[in-house]
Amino acid sequence: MRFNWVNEMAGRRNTKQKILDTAEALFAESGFNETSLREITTRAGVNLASVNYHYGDKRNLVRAVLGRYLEAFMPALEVELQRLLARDEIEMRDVFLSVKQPLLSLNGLRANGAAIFTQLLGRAYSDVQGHLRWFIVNQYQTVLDLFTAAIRRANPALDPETLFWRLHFTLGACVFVMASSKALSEIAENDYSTVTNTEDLLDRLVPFLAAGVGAEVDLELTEIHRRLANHQ
Amino acid sequence: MRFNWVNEMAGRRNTKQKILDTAEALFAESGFNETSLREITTRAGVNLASVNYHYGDKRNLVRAVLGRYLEAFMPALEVELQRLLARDEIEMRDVFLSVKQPLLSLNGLRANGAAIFTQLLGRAYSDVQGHLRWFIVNQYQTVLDLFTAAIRRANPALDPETLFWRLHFTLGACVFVMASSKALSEIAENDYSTVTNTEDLLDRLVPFLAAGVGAEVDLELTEIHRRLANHQ
DNA sequence: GTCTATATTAAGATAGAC
DNA sequence: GTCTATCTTAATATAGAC
Repeated sequence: MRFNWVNEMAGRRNTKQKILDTAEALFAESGFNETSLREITTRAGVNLASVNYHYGDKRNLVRAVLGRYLEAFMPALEVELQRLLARDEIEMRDVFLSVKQPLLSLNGLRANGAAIFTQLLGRAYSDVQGHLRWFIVNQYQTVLDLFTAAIRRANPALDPETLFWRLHFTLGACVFVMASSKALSEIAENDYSTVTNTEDLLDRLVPFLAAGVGAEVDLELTEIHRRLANHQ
Repeated sequence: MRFNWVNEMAGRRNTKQKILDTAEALFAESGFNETSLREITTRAGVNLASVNYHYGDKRNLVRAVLGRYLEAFMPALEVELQRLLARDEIEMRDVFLSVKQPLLSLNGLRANGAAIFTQLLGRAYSDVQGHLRWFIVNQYQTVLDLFTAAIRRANPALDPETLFWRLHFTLGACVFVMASSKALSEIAENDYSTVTNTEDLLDRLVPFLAAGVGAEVDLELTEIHRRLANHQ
């Protein structure tokens, strides 16, 4: 008699699920490399060997954790961007506000989901093994293209190279601040007596990023250096 | 007969120096935790045990590597900031330009020094052990205070809390982009056929950060949330 | 699918001869 | 100060009984 499907249908978390949920929390807390399979399995209350049984190896587990978030985030972002691009005029601020809602919706998926996802994203980008970054860019190229299209509509004066760099500045600011959000929120709470949740943080980020990405391109300095370099 | 001082005077790198230089390069390449003492000693051509002999333990070695950069960077930054603060009017852009030169000067200290230092700084901030962050803030509080003073002179409308967050956005953008500068520069070179060195990168960062930090404070959104939260 | 037990590898650190 | 040799710990991963 097979009862396995009953367990899955009834939502009772099986071993595979427990591993995924626990790994996600621990990865977000300490990073991929700093989290051992032992910690994961201990906290999940499952056997050490089950990770390898269900996911093959650790790298595969990491992909599974990140993938679950991307599947929720990217389609939601795509909807927002399509709606935005249907407009006649696009303000830079609205482009970043389009990211805010899909990101916040991850908090519905799981407690603290937005922060966890961003931290995973940051680690994916900067971690030793570059395979995660490749995985994301290739899987969601179309959504990323929509995003840059919206930015360029908001500020057509941006040349592609400037845009390239500014979007990476943006990514850096987001990743860093979300990764440190817990520690930073505590400091802010001590010093300014104001509670800062994810939404407050994003509302602070939006004007900063919109101003930064939308800033007039200053060719004074860079052009001078470039010409000097070309004459060498 | 003592010849040790001859070695040191003549600039012949002794074991302790070799370890420091090699560790610095490897830390920047792969991070603190990802770099083993075995890698360091092998590449430096010294014995494994010598790390513990000269530096006690690994954590101490990390501090020594970062400390050498801070000693060069912080006083230079202080000079620039003092000069800036002597002016009547301060533009936001000039505050960030004040950081540019001290940072670039690290390239004179060692090839690629600016990028290495920033990467170390980023890792110091986000690494598991929070001891490095504490070390920096306490040791160089005065310089950091000068920096925030300059920012506030450039935009007196900034409330302390907004400034706090925006400076962390700034730090995130810098750290991330410098840490990924090698990979990103290669992509940019492929796609836009332009070489990007450290100075170009900083010249691109300055307008972005100046606009972001200097942006008008938007209390619309945050205030609404705050009030809602307070009424709960 | 899950368990115990173990193989394998690699890390940081130290003892003690030279 | 430097070396060899070794200790201790902890990681990923697998074999094989149940």
